[in-house]
Amino acid sequence: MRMNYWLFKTEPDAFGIDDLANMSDQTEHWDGIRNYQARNFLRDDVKVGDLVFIYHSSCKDVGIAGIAEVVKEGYVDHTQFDPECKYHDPKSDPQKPRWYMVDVKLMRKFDRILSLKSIKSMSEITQIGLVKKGNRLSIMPVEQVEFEYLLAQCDAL
DNA sequence: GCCAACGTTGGC
DNA sequence: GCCAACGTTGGC
Repeated sequence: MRMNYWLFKTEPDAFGIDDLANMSDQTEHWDGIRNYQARNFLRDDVKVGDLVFIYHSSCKDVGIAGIAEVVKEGYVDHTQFDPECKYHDPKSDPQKPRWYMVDVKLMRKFDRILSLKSIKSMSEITQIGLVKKGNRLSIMPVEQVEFEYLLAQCDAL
């Protein structure tokens, strides 16, 4: 069986790689994903052992901040049923939950952010959603060759 | 804060 | 099922 590679976006002002580092066992559930395409990935395709780039968006230092490993796959995101939560979804039926999440564990925080600008400048990187028009998906697959190439660039920082 | 590019909603 | 209006994302 072949593992898969992903990129998860997060806004560091809300929850960034340092917050993940400060969690017990450096593990946290990746909740609050409210987009169907991203949900489908989380529910069906993100598997234990997959590797994930943690990407910081909507902030001063936009780019890839580190790597996490999936330690629990596809289960119901409980925040959708919590009326107090900003991720509450009153239209989601508890008998047939709409939203899913996974658990990730931090593996590495890079010394520096691999910036979106530099990623866009790499001629080797053409497939990842980050470099494509739109680029709004918060959970996106990364091809193995591009994951490994980007990782090598992070190591070189 | 601006605004382009999306995704979602809802009337028909 | 179409599509206009609306809401959100995210880089800058």
